[in-house]
Amino acid sequence: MAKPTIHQVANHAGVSTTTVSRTINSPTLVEAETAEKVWAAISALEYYPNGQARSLVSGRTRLLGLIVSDITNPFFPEVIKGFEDVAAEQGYDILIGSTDYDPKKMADCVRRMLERRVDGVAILTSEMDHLLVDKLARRNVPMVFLDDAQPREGSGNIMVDYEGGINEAVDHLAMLGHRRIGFVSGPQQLWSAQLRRHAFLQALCRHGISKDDRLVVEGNHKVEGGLTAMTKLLELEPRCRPTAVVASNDLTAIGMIRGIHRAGRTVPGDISVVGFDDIWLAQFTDPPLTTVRLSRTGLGQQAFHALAGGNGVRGPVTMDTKLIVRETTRAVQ
Amino acid sequence: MAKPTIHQVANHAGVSTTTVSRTINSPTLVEAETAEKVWAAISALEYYPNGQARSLVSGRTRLLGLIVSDITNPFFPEVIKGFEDVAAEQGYDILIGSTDYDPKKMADCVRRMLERRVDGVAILTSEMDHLLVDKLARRNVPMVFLDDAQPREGSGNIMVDYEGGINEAVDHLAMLGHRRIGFVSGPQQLWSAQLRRHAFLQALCRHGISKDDRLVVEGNHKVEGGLTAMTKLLELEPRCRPTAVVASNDLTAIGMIRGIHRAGRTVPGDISVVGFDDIWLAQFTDPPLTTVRLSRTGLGQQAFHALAGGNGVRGPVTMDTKLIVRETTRAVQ
DNA sequence: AACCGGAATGGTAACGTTTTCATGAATGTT
DNA sequence: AACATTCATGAAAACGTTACCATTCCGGTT
Repeated sequence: MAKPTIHQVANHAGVSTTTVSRTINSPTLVEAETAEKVWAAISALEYYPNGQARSLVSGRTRLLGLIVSDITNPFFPEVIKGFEDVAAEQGYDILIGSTDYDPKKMADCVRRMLERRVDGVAILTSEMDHLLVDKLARRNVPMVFLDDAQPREGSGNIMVDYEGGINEAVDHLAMLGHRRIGFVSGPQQLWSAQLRRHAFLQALCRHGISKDDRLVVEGNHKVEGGLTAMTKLLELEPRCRPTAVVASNDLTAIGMIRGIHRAGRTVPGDISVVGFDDIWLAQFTDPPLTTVRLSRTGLGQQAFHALAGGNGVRGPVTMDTKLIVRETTRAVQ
Repeated sequence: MAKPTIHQVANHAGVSTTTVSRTINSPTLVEAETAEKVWAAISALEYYPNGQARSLVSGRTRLLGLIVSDITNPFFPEVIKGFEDVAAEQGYDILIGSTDYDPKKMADCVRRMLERRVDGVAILTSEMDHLLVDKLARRNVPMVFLDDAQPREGSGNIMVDYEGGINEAVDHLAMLGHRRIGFVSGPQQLWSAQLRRHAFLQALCRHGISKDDRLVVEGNHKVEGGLTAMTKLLELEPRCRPTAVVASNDLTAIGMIRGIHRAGRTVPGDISVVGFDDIWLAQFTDPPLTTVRLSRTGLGQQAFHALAGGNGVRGPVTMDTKLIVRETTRAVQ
C-alpha cells in the first residue's frame, strides 16, 4: 500500500494498466465514465506515477542540469530562481551542481548529469574543460553556456551586452563632469572579466578620454579585491587620482566603497562609484549603489528556454543591461 | 553509439551483462582479467549506467529533495551548499524546490518529489501544510525539518539553540553597560521568530532588566522591516530610547543600521547593534556587524545526515550558535 | 444483410538495469 | 577417488511504465 503501482490502480478501478496510463497521459482516448473511475482509484490509493519507469520507456527524463561555480556567490541564487521557476512551470525538475571552481568537481557534476540522463544542461560557470563539454556534445545533450568565448555549433550561448550598460555608466559619469575615471576589473583569466574591461576602455575612448594605465587595476570580483584595489588607487598623487570609479561587479564596488570610507573619504562626495550586476543587496549598501543591472532571473529564464523552450533551435541570445542610478554618483566638484 | 547500454558494453567485452554490472557494483566478484576487459569496453564506449533503470530495479534513487522557501534569501544558499557538498560526496544528487511562501507551489514541490521517488526530503521552510507532510509520511519518505514546532515521530528535526547565542549577545551588551536594549523581532506567525523573541526576553530577565514593551517591535526579517522598526524606536523620547538593539536576523540589522544613519546618528557611537545569523555579507556591512553566528553550511550538513547519514535513526539535533563580535557594539557613553 | 470504420479498451513487448538462481570449473577434504 | 566447497560466470526474471498491435462493439453504408 505504501507505494501503489499502476497495476494496483488498474485493479482497483477494474480496468487495464493501459487505460490508466491513457487516462493520465492522453485523456481524450478514454471515455468520461471510465476516466472517472480511474481518477477515483488514483486518489483513493494516492497513486503517483513512478518517474523512473516513465522516463525509462519514454527516453525523456524532464530533468535539467544546472551547473554553477558557487551557489554562495550572490550572483547565482537569482539565476537559479529564474531558471527553476519557469522550469517547474513546464514540469521540469532541476538538478543542481556546483563546481567550487574545482575541475575535479566539475567532472563529477558532468558524470552525475550523464548518469541521470538529463534532458539538457546549463553550464553557467566560466572555467570549463573542453573534454568534458565534448563528452556531453557527443551524447547529444543540449547545452547552454554563459558568455562562452568559443560558441559551439548546436549549443546555446547567452551573451551579456556589457558594452551597452558600461557605456551608459560612462555616459552618466561624463555628464556629471568626471574625466578621470578608474576601473577595477575582475580576474583577467576570466573571459567575461576581459569583456567588461574591454567595454570600459572602449566607452572611455568614445568619450575622447585617453587611457591612463594607472587607473585600471585588477581585482578578483570579491569584496576584498575591491578594497585593496581602491587602496591602491587612493595612493596615487592627488592630481592623478580618479574622481569616479567603475567596478567590474557589485562585490568589487562594495569593497571599493569600504576602501574609500576607510581612507576617511566619502561616497559620492569625494569619489563616485558605479557597480555592475545590481545584485539584490546593491540597493542596501550605504549609500545605495549606482550600478548596471543585468537581470539574473531573466538570465535563468533564457537559459531554460535555450534548453527546453520550444522550437528546439538553439542559438546565441543577448541579455541587455541598463544603468540604475542610485546615490553613489554625483557631479564632480 | 550515442548512448551505449550495458548490452553494448557486454558485447564489446565479450561477457554477459551480469558481469558488466558486477564489475561496476561489486568488483570483488569478478576476476581481475575480466574486469580489465570490461573497463576497457566501458571507457571505449563512454558508457554511463542509466540511473533511471538502475533505481527502478534497486528501489533507491539516491536522490534527495531539498525544499526551501526562497533561494534568494541570503540564508539559504549556504545551507544548500552544505547540504549539496556532503550529498555529492556520498553519491547523492539533490532536487531543489522553492515554495515562494506559496502553499500551491509547496504542494507542487511535494508532488514532484513523490514522482521522482526521492530517498528523503529536507523541508527547510517554515510554512508547511500538515496534509502534505502526512502524505510524505504515509509513503515512508524520510524527512527532516528545521525548527519544527511539533516534531513528528520518525522524522528528523533540527533545532537551533537560539537561547545560547542571544544570551551571549545580551551578556556582551550588558557588559558594555547597556541597560535599555531593544529588540526587533521577525514576523510573529513564524515559529522560529517567536523562539528568538522569547530567547531575548528571557536573556533580559536573566540580567534583571525589566521588560519594556516599547522596546520590542515587530519587523519582517527583511531590510525594509528593520528600517521602519528602527525609525519607530528612534521616535521614542530620548530617555526611553534604547542604547543598543538586537535584531532577529541580519537583514533586519542591516535595515536598522540604515535607519540609524538616516536619522543622522552613528553606529556604534550612538546605538549598538547586534544581528543574528551571520550571513556572508555581515562582515561587509559598514561598520562590520556584530552578530550571532549560526553555521548554515553546518545546518545543511546536519540535514543531510539526518536523511541519509548512516545509521538511519532520526531524531532531534541541535545547532549551536555563538556571538561574533565585530564593530557595531561599543560601551555606552 | 453484409461490410466497413472508428471508438474504447486490453494484452504484451519493450526500456536498461540488478538480482535471483543455475551451471561449470577448479580446489580442497576425507 | 568420490564428494563438498568455493569461484567465476551466465540466463532469465524482475522493476513500473508506455507504445504498439489486437480485439471488441457499435452505428452507418451500400
